[in-house]
Amino acid sequence: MVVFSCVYKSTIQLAKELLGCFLVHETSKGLIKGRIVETEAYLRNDEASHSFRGKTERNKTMFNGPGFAYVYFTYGMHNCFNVTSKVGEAVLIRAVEPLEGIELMKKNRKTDIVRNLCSGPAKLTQAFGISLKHDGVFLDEKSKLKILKGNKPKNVVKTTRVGISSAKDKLYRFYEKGNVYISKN
DNA sequence: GTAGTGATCTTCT
DNA sequence: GAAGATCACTACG
Repeated sequence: MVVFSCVYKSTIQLAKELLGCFLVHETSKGLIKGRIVETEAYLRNDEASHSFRGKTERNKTMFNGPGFAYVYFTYGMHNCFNVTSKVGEAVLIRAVEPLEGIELMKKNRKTDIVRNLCSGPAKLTQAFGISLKHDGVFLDEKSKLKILKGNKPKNVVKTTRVGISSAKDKLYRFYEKGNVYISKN
């Protein structure tokens, strides 16, 4: 797994490295591929992180170490996809630019508007067919779900995270400037 | 265009 | 019992 074999010193840095990388899912109905354009870092001593209050049944994958998929269910109807980093830390994938399997994504999302296919954490799990089954999956070359090294975006913007009620001042959200497929501006 | 709210249910307090 | 790393729809301007 190219991304995780390279040295990164922090989860923050991994969040930046993941921008421009490709998210690939080989489903039974075909290949789905997209380019990551928006991420958020969640650290260990981070009030907004699921791992803040320690290991539980739900967040145990966050404690696996680097390179696993941490998928969690929230708001009674949505799944979100993270890539684990150091023990107790992970990067939330918030948005992806659709590249391949767009017809499949449209079907999964029940919309024809390409801009709305993957422009949000719960949207992209729907479009990619990612569910709780994928929680704890290791994202290497052999896996059906994986991340491939991509081209780094030119302009990366750093802002506060979205949808949280604590640690709002932390600048742990990163996205490619000007990209149409991010979740917000 | 923005603002507000209902959906829906697991997880943790 | 309450809140939640969200989304889609409606109302209004």
